[in-house]
Parts: sequence; C-alpha cells; structure tokens
Amino acid sequence: MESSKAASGGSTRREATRQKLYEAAVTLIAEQGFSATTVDEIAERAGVAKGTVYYNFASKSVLFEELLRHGVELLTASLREAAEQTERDGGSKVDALDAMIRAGLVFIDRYPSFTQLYVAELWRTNRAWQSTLMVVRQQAVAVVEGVLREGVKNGEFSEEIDVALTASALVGMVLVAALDWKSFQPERSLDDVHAALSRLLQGRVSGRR
Amino acid sequence: MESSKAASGGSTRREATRQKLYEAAVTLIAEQGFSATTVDEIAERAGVAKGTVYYNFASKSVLFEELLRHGVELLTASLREAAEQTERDGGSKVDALDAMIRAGLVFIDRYPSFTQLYVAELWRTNRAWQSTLMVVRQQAVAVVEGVLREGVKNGEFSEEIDVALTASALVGMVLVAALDWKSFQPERSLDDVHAALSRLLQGRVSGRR
DNA sequence: ACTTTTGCACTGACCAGTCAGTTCAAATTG
DNA sequence: CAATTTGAACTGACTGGTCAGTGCAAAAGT
Repeated sequence: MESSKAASGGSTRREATRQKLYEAAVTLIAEQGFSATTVDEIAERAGVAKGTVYYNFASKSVLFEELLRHGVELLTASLREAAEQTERDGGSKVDALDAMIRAGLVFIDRYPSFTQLYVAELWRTNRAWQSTLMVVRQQAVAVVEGVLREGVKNGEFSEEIDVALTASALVGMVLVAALDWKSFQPERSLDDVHAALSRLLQGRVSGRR
Repeated sequence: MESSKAASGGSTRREATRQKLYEAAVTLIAEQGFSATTVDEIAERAGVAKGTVYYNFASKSVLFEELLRHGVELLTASLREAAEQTERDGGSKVDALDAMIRAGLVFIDRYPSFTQLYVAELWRTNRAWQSTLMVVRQQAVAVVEGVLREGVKNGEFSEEIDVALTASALVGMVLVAALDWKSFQPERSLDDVHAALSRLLQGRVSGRR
C-alpha cells in the first residue's frame, strides 16, 4: 500500500513532527547543552511521545546532527544570496561583505537559539557530529572567503590580507556582536547594529568624523 | 593557570591538587562539555581519587564555577596590563587596542581549552553558574570598552561609534579568529595571526597596498 | 456502497546502564 | 599529630533506547 505522496518527499505528517522536534530541540539544547537535554524533554516540548522521536530519528545524536546541517544550510544559502544580489546590483566587494553582514544579522535575529548552539559546538573535538560540523562550517565560511578572494583579484582589497583568517575574524565579529545584542540589548534595532558593524568593517572607527 | 606559590589562604599542597583538578577539568569539559564529563574522568585525568575531588570542592558545579572565575580573572588582568603598558609607553588608543588583541591571542594560545569552554557557555541561559559568568564577562569586556571610551574622549575615535557593540565585535573578531587558528592552522605563528588582525583593526583591508 | 486489510505514524511503560554524590576506615604527608 | 588523600563500596535518581501495541486513513476486495 503506497502512501499518498503529498508534495515532494516524505509524508506531510512526518515532516511536520520532524519540524516540531527540531524547534523543541533547538531551544532546549541552546539553553542547556546537548548532554544536559533529555530526549524526554524534547518530546514533551514538541508535544509528542518519546517513541516518536526514535521513530523519526535513529538516535539523539542523529537528531542533533540533522538539525545542525539543516540550520547551517539555511545560513549558507542566505549568505550566498546576499552576495549574489550585490553582484547583480553592480555593488563593490565591500558592499557584498556588508550585505553578508546584514544577512548574518537577519539570520541570527531569526534563529538566535540555533546560532548559540552552533557556536557552543563549533570548536569541540571528539564528538560524534564533529565531521558533519566541519563540512557545513566550511561551506558557510567559503562564501565569505570567496568574496574576499575576488576582492583581492580585482584590486579592491590588499593582496596582503590573509583570506582565511580575515574571513574568520569577520564571522566572529558578526557572531559575537549579534549574540551580545540578542542577549543584552534585545531592544535595539537590526539597522542600528548593522550600522555599527558597517562602520567597523570600513575602518571608519579611527579618525574624527 | 600557573601555580602561585602559597598565596593567601590555602596550604600549598591543597592548592596543588586543586590546580591539577582545574587542568584536568578544563580539557575534558572543553572537549565534551560539562554534562558529558564525569567526575570520575576528571579525577582519573588529574591522577587523584574521586574522594579528593569532593574534599576540595563542594560539587562538580562548584569546581566548574571556580575554574571559570579563575580563568577569566587571568584574562582580564592580562588585558588590563596590556592597556596600561601601552599607556606608560605613550602609545595611542589604537596601539592599546592592538596590544590587547595581542594579549588576547597570547592568552588563547596558552589556554585554548579554557577559551573554548568559555565561549561554549557564555550565551547559555538557565544554568547554575550563569550569574558568575555574567560578572566575569563584564569585567573583561569593560577593559576594552574603557579604552574605546577614552579614545572617543580624546578624539582618536569617532564619537559615533557604539562602544558596547564595537567592544563585542572586537572581542568576537579575536576570539573566533584565534579559535580557528588553533583548530585549523595551529602551525601558524602568533605574530602572523596578530598581523592579520591588526590590519583589519586599522582598516587596512580596503584600498590597495 | 460497505467491509476488510494494510502499513505508516505514533504511543508510553519498561529496562539496563550510568552518574553525582556519600561514606568512611585506612594510608600518607608535611 | 593534624591535615589531606585514598579507594572502594553504595545509593538513588535519572536517561537513552526498546518494543509490543494502538489508531487511523487510504487501498483493496466484494
């Protein structure tokens, strides 16, 4: 008896519970960490029985791993889109970086828990999902590195910049500033935060205005 | 966290085992997280009996909390020292920031595990040691903010910069760049990394040469 | 139309194992 | 000798994962 394939892929029902589980897991793990979060808690928050978790995911780790992949792919797509949009508009590479900073802020604004959880896991070693994490991380950072490299090629950036390290630093700048924003000054507007980071990016910090 | 002779308070012997426990706990928790690390593991890695852990610390959380406080105080002292040293040498505020970046790198170079663990916990909520963490975080960030504020006052920095946000962004820049350095390019020299970050700080990214 | 079958999605009680924390007599150390 | 450490046994709460069984909507059979 074939199931009625509603839309592409799995059944709608299953996909819906998966989504609920993702959402429940994300907030709990962001708050407490992976090990401190129990499967019972996730199930309860998702409004689902524990067995359902194991019906949908092979294990707690697998649930987490797919959550991670899912989230970072969303971010990567968003960054790439921002860069390409700037390209189409004939903007400079600095404009592209600026657009990506904004895209990053928008993402973190929308998924603060995911971001927090991602940061908490990123540099850990000896964990089951470490390799998965490395792959998706590289995808995201590569977008930034790509723009930097093109900027060097067309002479907009100095040839002496260290592409990998500069990309890391830029990501860190946005990441930490945004997390602090969400944690300690959540009332501020995204534009406000973006403006401050833009200024930093363009070296308009030193020098009297 | 170097041992400091018989400082005020405890006997040298006790302090030594405490130190061993800190070091064991730091690496284990950095790798696996707090909840995934067992007290038995910590004791074993420290080459000490489990009973000793509880003779020296009231609980696993307390051990962790004191570890956290201890580490951040070390960092704060180091940052403050860098800023004051620049002051004495008659350097500018940018020089002070640069010196603090270096101090940060030196710290992370020496205690990568601690840094990692700190980042993993910093934005978590609902944890026992959250308040402790907030206090020490503020101490460290305040040093950076102080330099920025003085720079604004003496006209070296634009009055339009957002001190708190810029401080966060700078911290993030160093933090993420350094963690990536240690994780993915550990063979690079500190000077090398410092040079790249200095360039970014001084806006020497855009513009040729 | 109407019954029966099929199998997907979900349930929740249960189990075997793990871990923080306790206890304490004996050993070690300075 | 007093402070500190040892080491092993023990407890009791908690956790990841399992599994026999339920509900139900669509397909098949009549």
